[in-house]
Amino acid sequence: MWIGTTAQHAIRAVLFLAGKPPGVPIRVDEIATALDLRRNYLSKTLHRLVRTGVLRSGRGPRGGFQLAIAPARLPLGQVIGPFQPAGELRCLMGRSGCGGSHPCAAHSRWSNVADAVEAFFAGTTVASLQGEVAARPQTAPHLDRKPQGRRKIG
Amino acid sequence: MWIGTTAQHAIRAVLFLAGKPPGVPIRVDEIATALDLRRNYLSKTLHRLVRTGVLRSGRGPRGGFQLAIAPARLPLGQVIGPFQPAGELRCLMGRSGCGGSHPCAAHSRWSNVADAVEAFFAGTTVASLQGEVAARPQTAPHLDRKPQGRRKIG
DNA sequence: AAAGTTTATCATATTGACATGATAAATACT
DNA sequence: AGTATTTATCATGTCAATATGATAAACTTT
Repeated sequence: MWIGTTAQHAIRAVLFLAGKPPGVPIRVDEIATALDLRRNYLSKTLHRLVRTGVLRSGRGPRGGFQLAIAPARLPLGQVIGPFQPAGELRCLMGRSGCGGSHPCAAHSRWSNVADAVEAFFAGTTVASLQGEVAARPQTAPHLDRKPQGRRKIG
Repeated sequence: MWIGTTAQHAIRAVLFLAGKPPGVPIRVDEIATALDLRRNYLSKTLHRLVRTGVLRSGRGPRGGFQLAIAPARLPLGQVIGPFQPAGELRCLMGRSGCGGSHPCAAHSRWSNVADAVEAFFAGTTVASLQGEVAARPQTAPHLDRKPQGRRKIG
């Protein structure tokens, strides 16, 4: 998978929070229900975003989660950062010393792809995705999950 | 990780085999030694490539592995195909119905990246990578693995 | 046919991502 | 202070990828 499911949860939750008025904490129960995720696991995921400064949280009544960074200044890379495994992107073969004077066989070709990926995560802000959703007509949510033609790479 | 370690082994082994004269079976011991991998696990990996028609194998003395497809006609996607997990590339959020009339918020932007990735694996042949290696001066192999600056996405 | 070599497969172990449910800690309201 | 509410954390479980070592099966040579 290109990003882990936990990172996907993080993006979806942040997008959900970005759609709420700022300054109002949202409880994890509301987010979990809206995204169809389990409360405790999502709580753990969101807490990791708190630790990296993407979200703020509070306990008790009036508690909940909210964005700590303005959507326009929050790239997706910063959201998924804490959920990226140790694996590398820059070398297709996983050679840590790849590049510079010791490139692997695929280095120059793969670099273009790696650049595109990094540019996407660095340049795509939460705000820009909000724009995407708003620009589209609303569709029936129950149609979104029907299984159909899946594609693999290759 | 962008491709699994087993898929990386597969690419490296195929590249190694492509560097050998055609028609001569190479024993898994030789490949495992050259790539610094364990014999049994590599054997299992290579056997999966046999089942998908990328390699041919034979047992006993005179046995071993060899390419079943000419390097120029063998894209990397075909090599890593059997090792790709069920995860999807086309939707960043993992929404199976994403696309067409029901795009997710990131769909149009992520599609460009996904296209670049698919084009890479479909268009990069084993032969084209052989050219890459040959075009570079040989370097001391023991320098290739020294750990240094790792980059994550984001 | 017997011996030796090499791949194929079986049984099992390890690891990390993913996940659940119970409990603890903190906060707000009365 | 006490209680209800909500996040934080702990203990634990599941699963797939990764991996190891032993054994079986197939092939060549003698």
